[in-house]
Amino acid sequence: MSTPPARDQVRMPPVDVPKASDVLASQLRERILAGEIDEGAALPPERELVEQTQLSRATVREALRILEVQGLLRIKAGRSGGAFVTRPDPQSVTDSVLLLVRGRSIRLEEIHQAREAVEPSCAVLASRARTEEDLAELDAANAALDTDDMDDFLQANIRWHIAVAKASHNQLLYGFMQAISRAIYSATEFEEFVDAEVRRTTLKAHVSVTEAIRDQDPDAAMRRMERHVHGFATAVLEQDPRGEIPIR
Amino acid sequence: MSTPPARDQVRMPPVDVPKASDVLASQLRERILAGEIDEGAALPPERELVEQTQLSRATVREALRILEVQGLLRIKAGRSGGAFVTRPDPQSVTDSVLLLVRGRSIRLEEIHQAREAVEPSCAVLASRARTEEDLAELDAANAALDTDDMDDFLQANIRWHIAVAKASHNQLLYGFMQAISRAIYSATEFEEFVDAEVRRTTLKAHVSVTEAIRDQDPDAAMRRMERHVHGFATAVLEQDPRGEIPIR
DNA sequence: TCATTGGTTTGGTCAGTCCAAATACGTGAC
DNA sequence: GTCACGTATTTGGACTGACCAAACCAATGA
Repeated sequence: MSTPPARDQVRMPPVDVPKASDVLASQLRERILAGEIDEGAALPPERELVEQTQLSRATVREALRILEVQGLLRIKAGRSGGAFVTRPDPQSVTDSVLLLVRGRSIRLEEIHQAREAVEPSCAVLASRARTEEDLAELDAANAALDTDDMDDFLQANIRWHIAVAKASHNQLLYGFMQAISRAIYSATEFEEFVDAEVRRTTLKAHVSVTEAIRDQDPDAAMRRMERHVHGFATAVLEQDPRGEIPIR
Repeated sequence: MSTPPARDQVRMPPVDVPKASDVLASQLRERILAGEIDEGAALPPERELVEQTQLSRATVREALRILEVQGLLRIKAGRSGGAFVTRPDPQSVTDSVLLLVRGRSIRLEEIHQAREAVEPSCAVLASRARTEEDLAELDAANAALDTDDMDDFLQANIRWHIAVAKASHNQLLYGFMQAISRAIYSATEFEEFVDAEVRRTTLKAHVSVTEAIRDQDPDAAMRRMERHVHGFATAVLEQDPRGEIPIR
């Protein structure tokens, strides 16, 4: 009896077989991000991609769908429709943050912490980079704040905060603040503590921060924004001393 | 001749026909986010969903794929495979931020601005909320920082910064900082200015911030982190005075 | 000239079939 | 008994081919 030949001479690392649609999606994604395809340009029709890639239409469609969800494509039906390249915008960041907040039951306190971290810096940057349009939008949001309707008030409130982030001309902070604002909005929607007094205080704070931004005074903008945001957070958390209620 | 009967008595608003896969995806998403389906639980097999929904398998698959991209499902093949519910994690925020950074050619300066806005606050929160494990990870990252290999150094660097964000126990800031760190990493990868001097300075700064976090000294943590981050940003932007180079 | 209408392109959906991965399970050797 | 091995089963992955519906375009006719 001879010993059997060794079977372990050749070792292979575990090979992972990626899904065809993922591969195609990745390739297209890279070409889009590399700027190889202009924004607004159309990809070839599905049936043509099928020919080129030698994949089935279902697979090609899945790949396109992935990129659409990621905000890299906008797909239109009908003649002269197709898959059009779009650059990702801050909205996609907003969406993923909102998913995280809802799915993980993020505590309201965490959202306020994030807001206190980000928003004063937004005010500083805004006071340096704001344009005339930015100021106009800030003023408009403040004007809309003077209302008796609860929901109108909250909408105008969020509008102003997002306008500040936009005026910072920093797209990362813009996307992030948008998400935070919306999350806070959906949490505050049904709080009754937003009475006339709170509204007056809010309007006053907004105006004073807006003025600091207009005067390009970063220090004042930061100080006032810090006070405003911290005050609001404290009020909300006092109202609901647990501060633990998850969003939704 | 009688006038023809009026044809414009009935006006209909433009009706939008949502895609079947989107509808199914939304329904499943709501049920998942509402906590109706436990994390880790499996959805019915595709073929069964086809029966229940009266849709085709392609449509069902597309819906599942959408939710997978959004980080709400993990799909495994094979027997006892299927679509398993997962709660979204900070990684999905990271991904979308990175897409935004790459797709929009965000300027390096913007990323540093965002970092200067967020990271000192992370240090403050970390100094309050840090656990023993957090401290151990911070120390480990600092230990790994003592290397001559450039890439190892940068990896350890990013590891420490992410550890600080994790120690803040704020998932929003954690996801955001992770994205910022990775973006900065991919931008710094090929900079040659990270010489021995820079490494020493970095290690020293990390250690001093770590100590403030260990001592639960929020003021010191913030001050030191501000100095460290601002110093790094200034050094990078001086190295490349334009500060305008987009990532990738 | 201009509203109408039919054709054409393109994505959306469907049905059925087969393939491949991953596990469960039965069977036989020890 | 138990462990290894081969096989059956379940489940997602992929393909084919077909038809539907939206949207535009162009020919047509009043």
